[in-house]
Amino acid sequence: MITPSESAPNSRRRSERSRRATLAAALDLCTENGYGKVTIEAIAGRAGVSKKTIYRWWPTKGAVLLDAVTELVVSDTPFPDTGDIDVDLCTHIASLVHLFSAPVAGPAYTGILSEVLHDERLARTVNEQFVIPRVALVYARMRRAQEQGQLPPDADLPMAVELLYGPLYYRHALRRPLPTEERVEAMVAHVMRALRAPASS
Amino acid sequence: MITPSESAPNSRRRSERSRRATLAAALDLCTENGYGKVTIEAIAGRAGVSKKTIYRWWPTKGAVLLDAVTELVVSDTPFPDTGDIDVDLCTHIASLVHLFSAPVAGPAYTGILSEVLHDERLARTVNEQFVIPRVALVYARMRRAQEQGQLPPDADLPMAVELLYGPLYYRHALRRPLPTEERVEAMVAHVMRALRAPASS
Amino acid sequence: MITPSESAPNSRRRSERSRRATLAAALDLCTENGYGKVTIEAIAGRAGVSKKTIYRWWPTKGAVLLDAVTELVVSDTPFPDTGDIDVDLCTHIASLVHLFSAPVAGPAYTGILSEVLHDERLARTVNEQFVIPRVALVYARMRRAQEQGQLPPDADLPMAVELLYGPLYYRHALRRPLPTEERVEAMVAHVMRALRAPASS
Amino acid sequence: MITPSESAPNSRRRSERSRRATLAAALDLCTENGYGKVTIEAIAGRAGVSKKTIYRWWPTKGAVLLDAVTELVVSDTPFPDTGDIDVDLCTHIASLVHLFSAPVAGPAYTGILSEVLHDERLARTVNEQFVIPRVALVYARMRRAQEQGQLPPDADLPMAVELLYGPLYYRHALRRPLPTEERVEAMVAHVMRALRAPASS
DNA sequence: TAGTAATCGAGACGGTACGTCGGGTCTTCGA
DNA sequence: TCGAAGACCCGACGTACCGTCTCGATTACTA
Repeated sequence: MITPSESAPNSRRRSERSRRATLAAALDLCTENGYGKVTIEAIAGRAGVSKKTIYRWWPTKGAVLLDAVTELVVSDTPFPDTGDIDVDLCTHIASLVHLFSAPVAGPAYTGILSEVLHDERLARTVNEQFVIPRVALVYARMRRAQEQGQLPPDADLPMAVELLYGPLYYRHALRRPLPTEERVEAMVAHVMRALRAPASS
Repeated sequence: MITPSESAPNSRRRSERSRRATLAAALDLCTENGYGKVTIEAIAGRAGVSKKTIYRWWPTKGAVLLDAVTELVVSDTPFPDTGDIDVDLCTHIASLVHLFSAPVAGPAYTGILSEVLHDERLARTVNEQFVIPRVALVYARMRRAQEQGQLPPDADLPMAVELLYGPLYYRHALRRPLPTEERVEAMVAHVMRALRAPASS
Repeated sequence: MITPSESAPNSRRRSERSRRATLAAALDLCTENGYGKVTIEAIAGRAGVSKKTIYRWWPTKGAVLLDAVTELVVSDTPFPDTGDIDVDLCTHIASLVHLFSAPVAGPAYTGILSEVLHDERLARTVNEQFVIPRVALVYARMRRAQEQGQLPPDADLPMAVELLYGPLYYRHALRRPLPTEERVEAMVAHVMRALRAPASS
Repeated sequence: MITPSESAPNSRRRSERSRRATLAAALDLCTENGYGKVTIEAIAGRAGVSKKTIYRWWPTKGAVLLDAVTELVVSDTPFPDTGDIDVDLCTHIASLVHLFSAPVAGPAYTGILSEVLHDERLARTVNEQFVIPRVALVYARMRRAQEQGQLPPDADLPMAVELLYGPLYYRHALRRPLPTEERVEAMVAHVMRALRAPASS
């Protein structure tokens, strides 16, 4: 979780009601009017919460939205294990596509990613809170596949992960249409093929 | 080029001096204080140019910076053709890494990408002016390699391009360290291996 | 007039419309809801003027109200000269009583005086812009009376002025009922008697 | 004493420690940083006392300060009786000058007077607790002088009091330098001269 | 070679949101 | 069970930029 830099407020006294209202308001505003209209002021107004309270618990509106999205998506991607690594990776990647294009989480995450580019702290939090856990699941699944002989023991797993996630962020960053399900399948197939192919030259 | 929406002031009366000063100021500000401190007001002040003048010729600070970056990077990536497609792709990708990490163009492009996420128009321009031309070069080079038999005739070239560009944008978007030269080579090798491997299942 | 401390804005470009609207709004608010509800924010809202514009031309709300009051009272106290100094002084003092108890200028001036107690700058301005000119008129009138033999040539005029103004500010400061017309006459008579009496012991 | 409006917590269980700490903190803050920095929050922080506790016993920071000042000045002006009314009045007025210019009580009383202008209740308390008692002493002393034939039997004593106190509040209200000892003497002499002079016209 | 019409600098303007501060109320927790 | 600690809602603060809008004062094309 993100906490502001100043002397920590006592979080046991935190009002759960305010917290929920804030996150909900942020998400609502983002969905209705787009990330640009998400404003600490607007969130406060909508949530019936004071600005001070928001600033007490989050450093930026990006952080608020990140928490909101996290809450939203929390454990909604239990990594599957059907026994077929290719299928499972497809499922996982598709869930990321889904995140980007979801009507409520999508715009929010897009806004967060925009802010990440000039907010070091938020970047760190996004990674720790969001990306790394997901990636860890992928690794775990891949390693299991390796043990079962579905992947060669010397396969460059980190490389695979980057090649799988990369195109999604690439398309998203440049506002290109996200890959369809078929395209995702092809991508995964492509990457896995390389993983399994013998190193050539 | 980006032009504002209002009735075009389109004229040759434009002051070249103002144009240059504006672009330079924008770039300087971005380099010195980061994209966050790039502001129409600040640009105007630094450039000794009226805000109105800026708004007359650009719709957004993102547009200003994009022009500045374009001017900076113009034709600095003549796509090489050494005869070895793998080597050439490495060179090309490395040049993109270089762009991201260049002390002046890097922060500027980062800022632009941040704005692209909530500025449809800017997104279009970035693609048309920046990305598509580069990608076109890659395609052209790849097709030539195909003709020369370095790549199988049924290779999925668009897939390859995305797999090559993707990880860079992925890392950049999440503020992770950009790949080293060796890593780039490995990436290219990986992607090409898949391209050349026979479709399995 | 009061001007803010920062680099002076070009006052030739000042919008007369904004100036008038601001002063009127300030006065209105003060009359309607009392000085406590006079707020830069409220003034701006009521006047249809941006806060920045107010801050550009005045340093505090006290300064705004002072200008408003000044404008209101400007030359509304042309010092009379009936030939009888006692009568003229009564008239003048009565006009000050009137100022304090006027429905619109009264609350405003009260608020200003409250702020004067912790705002050195405003204090200076109030004196220069308001008090000193009035006092100067009294002096001038008294000196004329002196020349005409209505007052002894060695009369302590500054003393007289303080004794005349003093009780008004005393009563006002402590929220006591302001002197009636008769009381003012008695006061003036009292002070003048001393002025004319031969120094005793 | 001032008590808050809500249902009196009236109890002997009041913590004397908190009371003293609050008053001391208020006075200290006022002395060190001026009345403007005296804040319930600041007092609470400095005194190690809860805001709630302050609100329980005082309605306003002005009330706190008034109590503090009262405690400070309590019976520090035992009205003298040297037998010479002029001298005694000088001494008394001088003590008021002293109050205004005292390093700790001065700023505090100034702050209180500032608040009196928009706080009816505080005004009443200041008068009852502070001004009226002092004025009563002056009256008493003057009446004694009258009986002893030092003042004419028909002298307008209330007038005299106002003329004596007035200039001090006048100067204080407008932030002008307070009268020196000599000036005070002259003032008293002036007022007494009128008191003793036969009514003229 | 003057007019004349646009751009230019400067910066004031109405706005919106910022992040902070203090007011006064209410809750929690430790002694 | 009281009071310190302090979280809460609220509203105002003074600042920063936004994008629009006059202003003269240069330009640089037209007539």
